[in-house]
Amino acid sequence: MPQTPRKPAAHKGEGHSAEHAGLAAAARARLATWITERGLKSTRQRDLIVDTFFNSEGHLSVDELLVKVAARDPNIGAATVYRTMKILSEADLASARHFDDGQTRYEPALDRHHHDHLICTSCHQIVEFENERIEALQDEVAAQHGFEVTRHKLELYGLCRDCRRKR
Amino acid sequence: MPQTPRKPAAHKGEGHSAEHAGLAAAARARLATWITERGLKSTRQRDLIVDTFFNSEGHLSVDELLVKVAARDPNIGAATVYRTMKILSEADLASARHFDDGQTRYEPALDRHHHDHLICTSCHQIVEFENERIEALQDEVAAQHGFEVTRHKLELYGLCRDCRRKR
DNA sequence: CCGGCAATTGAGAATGGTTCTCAACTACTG
DNA sequence: CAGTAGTTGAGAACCATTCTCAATTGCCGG
Repeated sequence: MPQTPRKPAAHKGEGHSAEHAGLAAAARARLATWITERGLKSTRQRDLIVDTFFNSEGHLSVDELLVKVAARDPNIGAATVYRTMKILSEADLASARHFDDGQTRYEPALDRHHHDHLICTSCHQIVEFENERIEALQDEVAAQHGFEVTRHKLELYGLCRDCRRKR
Repeated sequence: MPQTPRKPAAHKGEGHSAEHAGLAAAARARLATWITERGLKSTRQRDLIVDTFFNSEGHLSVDELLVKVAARDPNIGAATVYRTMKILSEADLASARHFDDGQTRYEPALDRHHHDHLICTSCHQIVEFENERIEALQDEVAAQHGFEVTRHKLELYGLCRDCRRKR
């Protein structure tokens, strides 16, 4: 079992494409609504974190995000990033993933389909996929056991094409 | 090979059935081989932990296991339990699972098929299942992306029959 | 535009799970 | 039976995450 308990390798992905600008704006708008609905307040820090998050891509851990955020405002503390990401995932704007590296990674969830992950155990590349036949079978299996599934997690670990070639 | 435990074991299970005695013995034997093969030593503590583990059932966290172990020998330290479980999983005698509760749970892996989990989000009951059609589809999807899968993780979270009825 | 109050923030302390350190101990080998 | 290398237990160290608390800051009513 190739379990790496130490620091995981960096996940690639920087991104500032055009689509992201819109995404970030939409997310901020939705967050604003969600926030005022429950008597919370909107703050400069929160906006900056959310904006940074939606202008990145990939599956960010909190401290990867913190680094990017700190580049824009070095005074923002880690606790605030944690708190903000928690709000974001409660608002269904981000979803938290727990891969096998011991930290929580977040990915934008705005208007996205559910999807699962293929993870290279060598280079830590993460590929997303969705397969409705698998989902259907899952519901079927669950039903056989009397369960009603609300969410699920499917992760496939292995070697990607490149890493296989290198061996 | 057709060792399919239908037991809906909540992860608190206690268990000393006859089958377990054999399991524990077999596991100890296999561990002994594995251990001497790589110049390690067999110790009283290790044996006790392994024995306790295979005489329990369900998905034990390290400190649940520690409690049981301490009942037999209060001098055994947590570190030793961690170390032993790591050895066990390296030897493929136990497999580590990371559910969403932030701790590692181990389950016996001796002569067991790979299987996945249905987890009740209300009562935390865990049901195991296997489905070769899902596995086949997984390999298919992975292949489409150039991956070769070595292991995977599939967890379905939802409400079990009982908990659904209670609502 | 102001004041008040509750939400928020940042820093550091606290937590919880897990691993590491190290001196004492012990299983095997010769 | 002694030498040596793996093992152990206790506690420190670690790491990700959460909590605490005093200071700050949105926001609402006036």
